[in-house]
Amino acid sequence: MKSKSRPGEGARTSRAKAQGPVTIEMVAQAAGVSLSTVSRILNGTAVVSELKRQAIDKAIAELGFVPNPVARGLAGGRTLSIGVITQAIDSPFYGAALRGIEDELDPAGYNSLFVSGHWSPQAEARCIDLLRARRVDGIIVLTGRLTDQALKVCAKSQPVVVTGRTLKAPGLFSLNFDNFEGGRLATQHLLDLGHRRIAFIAGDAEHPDANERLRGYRAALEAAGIAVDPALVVPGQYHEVSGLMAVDRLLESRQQFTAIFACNDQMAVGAALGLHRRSLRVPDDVSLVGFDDLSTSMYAFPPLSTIHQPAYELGRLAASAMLQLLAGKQPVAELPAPRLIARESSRRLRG
Amino acid sequence: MKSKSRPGEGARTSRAKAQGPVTIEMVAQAAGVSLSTVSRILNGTAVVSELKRQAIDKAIAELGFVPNPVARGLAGGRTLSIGVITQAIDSPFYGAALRGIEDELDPAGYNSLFVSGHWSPQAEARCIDLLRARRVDGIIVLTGRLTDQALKVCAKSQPVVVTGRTLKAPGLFSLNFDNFEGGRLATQHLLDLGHRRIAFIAGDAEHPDANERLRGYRAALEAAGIAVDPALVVPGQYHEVSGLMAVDRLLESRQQFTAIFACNDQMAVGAALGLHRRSLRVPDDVSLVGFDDLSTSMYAFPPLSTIHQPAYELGRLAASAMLQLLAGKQPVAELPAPRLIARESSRRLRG
DNA sequence: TTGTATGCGTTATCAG
DNA sequence: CTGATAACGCATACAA
Repeated sequence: MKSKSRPGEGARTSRAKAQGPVTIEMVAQAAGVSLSTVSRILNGTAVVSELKRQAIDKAIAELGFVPNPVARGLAGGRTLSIGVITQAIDSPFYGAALRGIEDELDPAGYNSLFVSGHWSPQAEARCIDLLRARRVDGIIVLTGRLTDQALKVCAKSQPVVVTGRTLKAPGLFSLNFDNFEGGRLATQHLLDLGHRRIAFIAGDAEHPDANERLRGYRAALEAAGIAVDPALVVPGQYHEVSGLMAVDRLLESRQQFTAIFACNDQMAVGAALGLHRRSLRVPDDVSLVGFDDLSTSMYAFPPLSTIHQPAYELGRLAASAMLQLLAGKQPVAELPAPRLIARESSRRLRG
Repeated sequence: MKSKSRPGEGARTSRAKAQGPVTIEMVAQAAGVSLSTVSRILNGTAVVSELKRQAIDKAIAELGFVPNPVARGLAGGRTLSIGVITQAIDSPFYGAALRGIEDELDPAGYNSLFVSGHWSPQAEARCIDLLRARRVDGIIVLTGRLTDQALKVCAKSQPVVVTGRTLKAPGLFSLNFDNFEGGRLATQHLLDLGHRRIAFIAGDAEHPDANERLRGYRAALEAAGIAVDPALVVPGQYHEVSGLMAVDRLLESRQQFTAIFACNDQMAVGAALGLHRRSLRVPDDVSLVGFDDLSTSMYAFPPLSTIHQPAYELGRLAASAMLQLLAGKQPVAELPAPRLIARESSRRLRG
């Protein structure tokens, strides 16, 4: 056996004879102090003499003691775990946010429990119940489908951080992105390029984010003195195929348009394929703008013009806010303003 | 207040007067039986008379009792949670696998604890320690960087399911995908289309999957009587930008080639952009084949020819195997054979 | 079949 | 400052 300790084996030295895990009691015995003294230095609950502290540290190191979070959870009520609700763990957008949450929580000693709501309020309510049963110390809801009311109720039992809406309540912190401004920005970009007939591929009507983006689209058009043509607004469901279908629908209804603003990047990519299928070139025949700036969107063809949304940052900020809440402080955090990323899928209207 | 119970509130009725959570003891008292009898029917540990069972069921429903997993974990040693190690939670490929795991585990009452190894063996070892400290009932490792030896050691403490390698040990089940055959298939496809100068964008040399695919590439070439040209094999790191850089490298070294086989879809997409930047059209000037068949690859431009890898199924199978292991059975499961998905990024060599 | 008693590993509340 | 000791909520060996 090499002298280096093997991975996955913890810090326990080879001469540790313990069968089961090392307990506080064993540490106490080895250090010649009482069990509660060990617990205290572990939690920093009280001051202990330097002498004993060293003896204990030594014993901990030698035995390779590692506290049992389960027992801790039972006795202390804190599990050092945060529940995170998202609609689908494999969402390209929220994936980055989850990574942000993980990166922020890990150094603080917290673990995250990711659960998927599957776009259903019922499933989401189940998730909440599940997380509460697991005694998580807090819950982060990434753009859930739950009502504001339900969230407020939930916040009474444990801290809640929610993204995608603005909401004030005790123990509740919300982190919203200015989707309206983003929608306006995207539309204005196309307007600036000379486009006048701009189609809009919407998101689910139940989705507040999507509606805000639509509102931004309308506002930009109206500010430019252009009437919103309802025939140019087609529904979508935030995934690629719905973008493709939206384009089909647009083309079959024989609408005239020179640009498309898709409510998210996934639909934009689907739309690009749909246009290609109909022999329409992006951006030569139709300009295209998305929303989200997924990490892959710069590799789309053509590289997608879009509104940057800081998914990773969103996760970090949400987690950071949760940590603040847990510490009894009132979080202060704000998402950066929407920013247009002009790439190659949009160009000046020729003529 | 509406009569329907609010989400996130559990089944607890409004007349429950409990402050804190309902305990087994309270249920027992309400049903006029002993605490352990309740525990027994909860776990199906023993047979109980129909009469008491009904009384207990009633009490449970009325009080809205929900077992405390934390206490359960401490007392019984089972936490009903499975640790899942992946390299990055937001990986497009493993995201689907995570969803599969979640879908399979959830109905069985298990939760998953996702942790990221960040492509580092050290970090991965930390993950293992963390999961074991959390007393997970089992660990699923999605193509980890740990040594076989470390995994075997780990399997002594709790069941382990590992993907991306073939390994036999007690309490350990492995689920491998035939990457060699996949690599061979992809290359053969290009060969069949008449290509002779086929470049290969490799994955990390440390990555067994990537090496197998390379081996498949070589085997196909050799079987066709074509010498492998080392200059046509360029390194990559499995993400988009490395695909782009690989193409740059290839072009700058003025190699002649009519097709590229990229070791995964992400690099293929990057390569497509690289080619476009150099005014080379896919597939007219260069055919392109990827590997993985990410859900987005059919929306790439042009839709990507690739080797289908069942990520979601992989997750389900891994989780299912874990459930079997937990039940004391020897899992039997095998991944489907690699399958070529021919789309529009590859075409017959003209001339 | 059912109840009693003990323990799981910690935290927290007491006295000293 | 420190050490007993009682929870924490449940599972389980043991007794009835």
